[in-house]
Amino acid sequence: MRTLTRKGAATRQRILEGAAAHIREHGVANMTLDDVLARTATSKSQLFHYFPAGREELLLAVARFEADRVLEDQRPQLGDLTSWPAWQSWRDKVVDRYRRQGRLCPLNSVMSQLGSRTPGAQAVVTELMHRWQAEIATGVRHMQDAGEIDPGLDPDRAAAALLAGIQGGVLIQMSTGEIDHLEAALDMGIAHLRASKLASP
Amino acid sequence: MRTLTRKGAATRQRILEGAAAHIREHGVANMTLDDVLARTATSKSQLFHYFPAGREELLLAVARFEADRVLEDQRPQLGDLTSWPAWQSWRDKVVDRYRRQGRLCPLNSVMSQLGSRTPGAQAVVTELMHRWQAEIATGVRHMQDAGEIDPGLDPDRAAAALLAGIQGGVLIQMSTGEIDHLEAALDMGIAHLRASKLASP
DNA sequence: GCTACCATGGACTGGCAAGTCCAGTCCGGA
DNA sequence: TCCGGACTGGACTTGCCAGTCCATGGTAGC
Repeated sequence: MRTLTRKGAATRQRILEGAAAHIREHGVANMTLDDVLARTATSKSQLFHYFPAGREELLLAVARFEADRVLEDQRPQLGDLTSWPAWQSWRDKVVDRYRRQGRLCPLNSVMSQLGSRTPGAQAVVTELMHRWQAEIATGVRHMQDAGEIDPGLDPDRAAAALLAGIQGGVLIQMSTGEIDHLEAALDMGIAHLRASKLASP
Repeated sequence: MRTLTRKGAATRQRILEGAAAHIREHGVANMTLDDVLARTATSKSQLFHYFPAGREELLLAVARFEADRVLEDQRPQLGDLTSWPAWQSWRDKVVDRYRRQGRLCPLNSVMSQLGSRTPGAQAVVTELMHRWQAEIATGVRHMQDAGEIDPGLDPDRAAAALLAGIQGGVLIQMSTGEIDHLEAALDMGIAHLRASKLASP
């Protein structure tokens, strides 16, 4: 796969997106390679041509693909947490994204299938979490500079807590179908940041 | 399976715990029925005798088993959130439990394997979440009665947020190995409850 | 101690799905 | 135009693993 013609790259992409779509609809456990082939009008030799290590490599590629989407879907709000209304609008976007996504989280399901034996899969998620947390922390620092958040607060730790709340809220939504926890976690996290200013000066 | 002799019940239990242990060590995807049989010194006919619907029924039983453990492992602290030191001690117990458990969460992996197509599996998790949240909410109410938390705060919503933080913290620990997020989420949640009193009276 | 039913061992089957192979086609550069 | 390598189709192999079956051994109640 050293050189890819345009046509080859397109085929590879079609397989990748087909697999991602199938997983989003049916979950990873219900995905066979043949499903992907049927959906993308490709053949087994093509799949193994572009993903020589087979299923596992394909799944890893899907994980990367979905991980990228996660942050992209929060743009531009995530990169612009510079006022309380901006935070609120980001909060709404996150809730909306996951409400829409429904009960199947491709990333989570791919992860639990690849499991901990695949170092690559862990790296993908770890990097996603770090990037996400870093962006939130940047937002916290902005607000500290603007005097809207207690400067004594550790931005990374606050971002970590907020991120955990989001992840948990999404996870609970996935298993129970209720979105309340995600909303509560975000609201409480943001409220805590806002309240910190009142308590400190 | 209407009547079970003592011996039969013991065998059933051995199979159940063996499966749970194997899943905790290797994950659900790497569990075959034969693995369980080998580990528990039983035979296939026994497994299907006690779990007629086979793998799926066994997995569901494991899910129930693990769901019960989750709350039991937090006793007695979870049922006694009546002072700030008690909250702290509960917080420590939760962190410790998941630090010990390491990177494989049996419940999460069983869930993502059974997926959303099994209503039973969802019911197990949903009930666990509700019970967990209810116990935290009871703790919040205690503290409100004691005048330690703003009475205007909605206990259920606060509990939901805290629970989301825990779930997310655990999830992140599972994928990245870092326990910081869980700690940060718990600490922030509790700090928020404590701070509410100062802001209100 | 007899009898009905529970408990057990382990061989067997059937199907599914990952991965292999080879024959053939298309494309791009010289 | 021609050649090498990328691309494609699909049949085939292989191994695994859930689930079935039946014969036999144990046990509890009468």
